[in-house]
This record gives sequence, C-alpha cells and structure tokens, in this order.
Amino acid sequence: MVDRIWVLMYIQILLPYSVITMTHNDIFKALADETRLRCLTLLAREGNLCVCELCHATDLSQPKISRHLASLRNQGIVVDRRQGQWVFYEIDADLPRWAQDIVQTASEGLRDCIPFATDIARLKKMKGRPQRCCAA
Amino acid sequence: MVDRIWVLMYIQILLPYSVITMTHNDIFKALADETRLRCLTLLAREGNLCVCELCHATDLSQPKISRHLASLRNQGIVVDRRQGQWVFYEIDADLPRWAQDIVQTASEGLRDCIPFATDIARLKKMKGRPQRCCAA
DNA sequence: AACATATATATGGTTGACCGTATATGGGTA
DNA sequence: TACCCATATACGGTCAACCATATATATGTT
Repeated sequence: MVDRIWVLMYIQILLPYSVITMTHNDIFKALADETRLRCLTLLAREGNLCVCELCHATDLSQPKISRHLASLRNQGIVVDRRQGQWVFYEIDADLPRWAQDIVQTASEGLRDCIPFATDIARLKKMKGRPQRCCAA
Repeated sequence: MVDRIWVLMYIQILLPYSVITMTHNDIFKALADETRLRCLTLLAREGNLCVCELCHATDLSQPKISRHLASLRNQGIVVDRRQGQWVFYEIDADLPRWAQDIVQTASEGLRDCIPFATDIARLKKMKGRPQRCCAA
C-alpha cells in the first residue's frame, strides 16, 4: 500500500519530465500532423491562445485539440499556463532558434492557404474570447 | 490478354504522376523521418548526390536509402537524373519557396549535431566519388 | 554472353500514431 | 453543497509507415 503511493508519486512527479525526449526531427514530427500544424501556425501568429480559441478557429473537437496540445507540451514545443478557467498555450521560448525559425517560416508560407487562412478568419470572427490579464 | 496490357500501361504511365498528391504538411512528413532528414540536409548542402554517396555518408543500407528517395521523388520534393550507372538526386527547384527555406533552415540548424555532422564528415572522406559531367 | 556495379522494388511483418466516443478533473459561481 | 464550463485523459480500434531480407532491373565492361 505504501509502495503503491511511492509508485504513484514517481509516476506523477518524474514521468512528465522524463517524457521530454526531444530528438532532432521531433519538431518535424510535430508539424507533420495537420491538426498540430494548424495549431502551431496559429500560435506563431497570435502569441498565445486557449484551447477553446483553437477549437473554434480550427472547427475541430475539443478532445482532439487537447490531445495534440498535450503531445506538443510533452515534447517541449509549447508551454501552457492556467489563467482562471482557461489554459493558454504558447510556443516554448526555449525551443532552439532554428526550430522557431521553422515554425515561423511555415506560418508565413501557409498564411494564405486553406485551411490556414480559414482558421485565422474564424478566430477573428470569434465572439466572447477570453480576456488576457497581462501578457499579450 | 490485351486488356491486361492496357491495364499495365495505365499503371506504368499514369500512376507515377497521380501519386504526386502534395499536401501542405507533406514537406514536414518528409522531414519527420530521420533517414529522409539526413538525406535532404545533405542534398541542401551539396546540391546533388547519387544513391551510393548518400549510403556512404549515412552508413545506411542501399534499399533503405533508395526507398526513402523514391518516396521523396513521388511527393515532388526531389528530382532524379540518371548519368551513366549513377542516379543523382537533388531538391526539386519547383518546390514552393517557403518549403525550400524550411529545408535550408534545417540543414543549417542541424549542421553541427549528430548524426548530421558525422554524415558530412563521412561524405568528405569518401573515396572514388563519381564524377559530375557538367552541373555542380 | 557473362559478369560487375548501381539502383529499384517486392514481401511479410511490426509498431506507432491517429481517430471518435465516453468520461474524468478542476476551477468558478450560486 | 451542487452545478457549469473548460480542459484532460482513457479506451478500443484502424491504418499508415517503417524495417530487413531477397530479388529484379539497368548500365557498363570484358
């Protein structure tokens, strides 16, 4: 029973960090899925967005967005920050410079393509977006 | 029997082109595999290379390299050119500008990392590299 | 023709990543 | 407490992509 508690603590405390095993092509694996590519280009453009904004912009289901954001977080590509009832995601500033350049280049290169342009348009039209407290 | 011949001709003539169904994240799918990433960064650096040079540089098996090059060719990311007994590959100049920038950024950003640095070193040390006729 | 080198493809099998649906968690408010 | 909203995760199933090994094709040389 006591052992079990220690095992659970191990899983809760150590695993979330040990999962971060970034290899050199992980950034490309992240961008290789359309859902993640859409989220990352939106984040590159907007700075930070909460899950419901990403759901609205992409018109994809909440579990789908959340699952992909979790995988990006576990790879150290995005970081999350809870603010009230919302969780805001943004691209990790600690990402290697060249990797940030890759995301930025993709975001600009795809700006006018479907579905990326549509995502931006839907986000702009979204009503009742949550207020940011301080950081843009 | 005659039908069979037409079917075969259809497969041979039409299929290689219809296979090219480039979507916006295909360039990232291409770079998401380490073997292809190593090949593409080498090609971005060297301009063009034949299969045996890529095998030598990466120390990977010939069927493995050839299979990945075929998938890159089928997606319109590289083009091949036979010259004598060698087949030279290079990055397709018709690739969208932003996609070329992605490959270039990756090539430069990974230049000093393992295994990319080792690949370049092995290529430099390779003996008996085939002569190029005209194009660099 | 016979052989050597370079490259491409076929086969069979394994694994990892994705999906939708259902449900759990957690903060905010009444 | 109970309830609502936003978010996260669990479950079970499907499919695409990868691998190694074996073999086919194509060019050049003797």
